[in-house]
Amino acid sequence: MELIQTDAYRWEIPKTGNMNVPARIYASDAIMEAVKKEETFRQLVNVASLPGIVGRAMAMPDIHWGYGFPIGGVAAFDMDSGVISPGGVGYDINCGVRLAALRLEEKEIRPHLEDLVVALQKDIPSGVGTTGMVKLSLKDLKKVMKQGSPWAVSHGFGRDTDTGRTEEGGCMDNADPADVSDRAMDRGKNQLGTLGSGNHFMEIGVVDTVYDPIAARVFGLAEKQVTLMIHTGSRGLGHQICDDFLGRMTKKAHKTGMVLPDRQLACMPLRSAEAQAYYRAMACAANFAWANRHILLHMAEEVFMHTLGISPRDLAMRMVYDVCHNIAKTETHLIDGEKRRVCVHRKGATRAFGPGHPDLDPIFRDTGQPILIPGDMGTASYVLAGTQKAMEETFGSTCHGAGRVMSRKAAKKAAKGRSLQQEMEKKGVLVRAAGRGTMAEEMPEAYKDVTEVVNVVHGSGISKKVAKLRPIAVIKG
DNA sequence: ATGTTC
Repeated sequence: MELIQTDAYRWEIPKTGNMNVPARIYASDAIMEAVKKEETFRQLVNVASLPGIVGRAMAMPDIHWGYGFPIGGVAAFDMDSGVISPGGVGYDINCGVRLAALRLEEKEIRPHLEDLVVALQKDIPSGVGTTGMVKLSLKDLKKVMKQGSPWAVSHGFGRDTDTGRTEEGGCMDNADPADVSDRAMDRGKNQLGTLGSGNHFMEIGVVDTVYDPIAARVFGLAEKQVTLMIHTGSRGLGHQICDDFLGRMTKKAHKTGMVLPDRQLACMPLRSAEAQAYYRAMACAANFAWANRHILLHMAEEVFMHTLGISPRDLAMRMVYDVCHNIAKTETHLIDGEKRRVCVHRKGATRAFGPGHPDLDPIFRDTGQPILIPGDMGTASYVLAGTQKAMEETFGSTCHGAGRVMSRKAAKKAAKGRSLQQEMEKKGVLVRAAGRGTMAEEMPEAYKDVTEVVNVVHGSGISKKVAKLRPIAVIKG
């Protein structure tokens, strides 16, 4: 397959064979060396060959192999001729990141850090299959799926000001629990307020560097300040919804006459009843995930208050933002000078709407939206801002993290005989993990350098660096 | 990612 470097950060795969559009990868030379794999790029080319795809199939610098679509992939589809694909969203629907900032500085919490981590691990249910404090009746679960974060606010979690600092206000329209299977609801009903496993975590960090003081101020970030980052999604509920619709679409897709290059790309025309049912069910999982992160932040705030023995006023925990990085959304974009409604799939990719976008809260009018990029557990996380360039080039999208370079299996092998916990503590990061294998699977060397990834999206102009966060403590699932 | 092979 032909790969043409067009500038320092952009690589094109020209339209050939069954491709309906060309493909583009955002990468530096070093990132290209790390991500260049025939099977991953084949996945991107497969996406470019799906019906009704608009513009380009795109991969962010954190691209790696995924189910059907690559992770780090962005693709937009025409509402009339295009498709929606559960594999283009991912198993963890609305996997995302929430960031809050405290009034405290590192020196004020260092003496209590061990106590904080122990308390967080005790009070925040984490690991596979765990259930939470919030047990929902079927009726209430349906309300959560319909209302998202606002449900959590109305039930005493967090503050209503938080929803303006959440993508979509923490609630996607069109969610309809009637499209969610009983099995999915059964899996989700006791999982609100749980962290999950794998790369999901809660991280205490410190604002290490501010690159853009004006945007940082609008986002509520200042140097030395302590931050809390939460990375999790829709748990078993979203997983089951993905599974249900992959099965349903796999059965039905061949009846449409579509020829798919990979069965994992199971999809249906956006106009079909099946596609619209998936969209409504996906929105339910997305809303559940926003309520989940909302409740988790509230629980963490309580842990901080109890452990440090201070009032909410002195803790002054405030939301920075909450982003979603596994989703498909109907959005309006300017394409070849024409405003069009398209269905944008972001799989391991983050929305990056620029200044003045009407969907953003007015507080972000001049800065563009905050973008939260978690790194691996030992390195750094970044806060970026959306740009006009992203609106023009990537349907308002950017990367979502460091991106794996090692498979989970390879990471476990490389970790044999090492104490990762001690290695992390030497770096000044206190880590506690619920699962035995998680530390190995998630070790820093299993990921690309997040700084390299962020430099690509900054250098290419599809995002702008605002601040760098240094982790000091992490709890993992 | 995931009641990690209903």
